Amino acid sequence: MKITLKDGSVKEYENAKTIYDIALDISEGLARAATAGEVDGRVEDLRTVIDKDCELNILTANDEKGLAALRHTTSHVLAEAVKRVRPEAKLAIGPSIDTGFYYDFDTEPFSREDLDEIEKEMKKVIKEGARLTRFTLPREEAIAFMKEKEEPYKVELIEDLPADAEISFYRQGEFVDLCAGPHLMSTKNIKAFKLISSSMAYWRGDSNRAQLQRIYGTAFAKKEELAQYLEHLEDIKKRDHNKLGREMELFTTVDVIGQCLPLLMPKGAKMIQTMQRWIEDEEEKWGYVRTKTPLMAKSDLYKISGHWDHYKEGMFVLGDEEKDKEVFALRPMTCPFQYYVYKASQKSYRDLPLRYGETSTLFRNEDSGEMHGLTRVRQFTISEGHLIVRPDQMVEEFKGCLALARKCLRTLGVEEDVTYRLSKWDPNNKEKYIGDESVWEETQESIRRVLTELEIPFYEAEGEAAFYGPKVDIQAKNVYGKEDTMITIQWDAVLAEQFDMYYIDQNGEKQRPYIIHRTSMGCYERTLAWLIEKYAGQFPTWLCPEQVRVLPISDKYNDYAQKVLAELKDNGIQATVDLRSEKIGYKIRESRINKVPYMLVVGQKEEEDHTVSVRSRYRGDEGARALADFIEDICREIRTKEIRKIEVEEQ
RNA sequence: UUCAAAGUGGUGCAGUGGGUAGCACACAUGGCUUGUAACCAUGAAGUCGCAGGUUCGAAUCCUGCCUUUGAAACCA
Repeated sequence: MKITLKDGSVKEYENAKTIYDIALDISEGLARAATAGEVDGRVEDLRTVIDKDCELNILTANDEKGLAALRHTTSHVLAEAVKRVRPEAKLAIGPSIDTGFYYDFDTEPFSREDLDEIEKEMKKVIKEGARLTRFTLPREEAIAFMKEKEEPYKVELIEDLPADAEISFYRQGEFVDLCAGPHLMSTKNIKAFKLISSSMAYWRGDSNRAQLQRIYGTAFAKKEELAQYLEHLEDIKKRDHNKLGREMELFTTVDVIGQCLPLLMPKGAKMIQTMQRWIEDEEEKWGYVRTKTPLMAKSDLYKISGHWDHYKEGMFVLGDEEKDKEVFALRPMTCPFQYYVYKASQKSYRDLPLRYGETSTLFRNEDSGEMHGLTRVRQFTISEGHLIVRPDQMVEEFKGCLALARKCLRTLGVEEDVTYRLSKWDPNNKEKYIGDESVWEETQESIRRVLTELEIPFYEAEGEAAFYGPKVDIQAKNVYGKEDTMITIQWDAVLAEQFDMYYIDQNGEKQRPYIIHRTSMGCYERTLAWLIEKYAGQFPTWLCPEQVRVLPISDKYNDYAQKVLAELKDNGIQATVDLRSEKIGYKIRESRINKVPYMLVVGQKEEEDHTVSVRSRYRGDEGARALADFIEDICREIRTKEIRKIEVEEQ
C-alpha cells in the first residue's frame, strides 16, 4: 500500500501498519511528538491500523487538531487523579475545548486547594508514564463493564450511542474511560499543563438534572507555551471591560440602584453619545426615518405580539392584573411600536421600502446569574430599526442592512474581529417557531445566497433563529473568548400577518409586506464593552471622551492654557485643561494613565511664541496625524507662528 | 435559577479570636512655581454588606438574607 505524506513524499509498506508505527518509521523524534494522525482528512488515533492507500498527515501538538488530542489525554489524567483522591467521584464527560479541556465529576465542589492537590497527583500519574491502550466492547458488555465500575453517567452515554457505533475504551494503568479518542501513546508525553478553575455544570446541560463539578485546565506542547498562555490570561483580566471600564470611570454600578443597571459616567456617556450621533446621521443618509415610541405599553399589545404568553417572565410588569384596570409593561423590544407607526396610515406599494430607525431603550428582566458588566444588563439602548418592504425588495434591502452593519464595524475598527452566523430554526423543535417549513427553508436559502454573493464567510447554527424567522448574527468574542451577538439582521415573512400590516399593490389589492428587524451599531452598552476590551481603553481619537488635555507648566500660564482650550472647544474638540499647581511630569503621567491621546504642553516659551508642544500617544496613525494637523491649524488661528512637535511616542 | 468564591474609608487591597482596624491611590489644606511618567508636609474620611447567634470580648466563628464575580442553564 502507498502512504502519501503531507510533504508529498510516498511511503510503501507490504503489511498493514498503525499510524504510530509509520511515524516511528519516519523518525523516532516524530513518533515521540505525534499525538494523532489525519487520514484522508479524518483525525484518527495513533493506534489506527492503515491497510490501504491513503494520504496521511501525522499530527503533533503544534497542529490544532493534534493539540486537542494532547489535551484530551490530559483530561483523562485529570480524571485518574481525581479518582485517586476521591474514589467515590463519578465520571461524566471530559472533552478538549478551544482553550484546553475540562472534565465533569459528580462529587463535592472543588476548592483551589483541591485543584492544587489534584495537580500534584496528575504529575505523579504522568511520571508513572503508563501507556494508553485502546479496546472495544460490544454494547451489552460495555454497559455491564461500566455498571460494574459504578459509573452511571457512562452507562447512560453508552445507552444513547447509535446502534452501529463502535464502543471504545482507553486504559492507562488502573484507569479506564469510555472514549472515542484519539489519545497519545503514553501519559509521559504530557509536558506542560495547568488546572485553571472549577465550577458547577449540569449533566448534559440540563438544569433539571444532576449538578456536576467541572474542572477546567489547559495543556500545551511546551512549558514556555503554557507560561505564555498563563501570562495572557493575566493580561486579559486587565482588559476586562468590567474592570477597566470602572477604573477609567466610564461606568459604575450602585447596590441600591440595582443589579446590572449600570450608571454611565460622563466619559462613558460621552462615548455613547458620540456613537449615537454618528449612527443617527449615518442612517439618515441610508434612507432611514426616525421614530420615538413609548418605553411601555398596555398588556394588550404584548398579548397580540405573543410576548404576554411566552415571555412575561422576562418583562417588567407594572401593576396587578387582579386589582388594576390597566396593566402596563416596560418594553422588551421595539417591533410592535414601529409596526403601529406603519399602520397609522394606509400605504401604497410606492411607499416601500420604509426604513424606520429608533434609538431604543429596552428592558428585560434577566435572571440574576446571567447578568454581566455592560454586556448583559436589564436596561439597554440599541440602534434599533425595522424595514417594511415588498417581497421583491427583500434581498436588496437585506443586503443594504448588511452593508450598513459592515460600515459600522469598519468605523469602529472592528471589522476583522467578528464572525457571521446564519441562525436557523431547529426542524426538530417546530413548536418554538411560527410559519411553514417551506417558508423557513426558502428564507434560509435566500440569506445563504445573499451572504455567498457578498463573499461574506459565515457558518450556520441550528436553533438560533428568532421565533418568526432566520437571521444573520454578527458575533464577537470578549477577552475570555465568550461569544456575544453584536449586530443582528432578521428576515421576517410572518409577523406582518399577525399585526395585520399591508400595503396596496398596483392592482389595488392588499398585500403583506416583509419585515427586516435589524441593528446597526447594536446595543450601545455592549458595543462600549467590546470597544473597551478591543482597544484596552486606548480608543480611536474620534471616540475618546477626552481627546486633548492642555497642560500648563505652572500657574503663570493658566490664562494662556484657557485660551488654547477655548479655541479647541470652539472647533469641536473634546478638550480639558489641567490647572492644578503640580509638576509637569505629574500632569503628563496622569494624562497617560487616563489614556488621553493628545497633550498640549504650554509654558513661557509657548506663550511668548503663541505655540503649543504636542505630545501624542500615536505613531503612524493617519487619523491621529490628521488630528495633530488640525490642532496645528487651530493654533495657527490663535496666531501661532510655529508648532514645535516633540518626538511622538506611543504609550 | 443552580453551585462556588468574595464583600473592610471614594477606589484597589492587607488584616485566621486579644491593645485605638492598617496600606496605596484619590480627596482637602499649606508650602513649592515647576519643561515632558510619581514634589514635600499636614489632615479628613470606616456602624468592616445587612440581620441575628456563640463569646467576657467578633472584621475574624455560626445561621439567614442582600450584593458582586466565575461557571452552567437562559437569551423574544
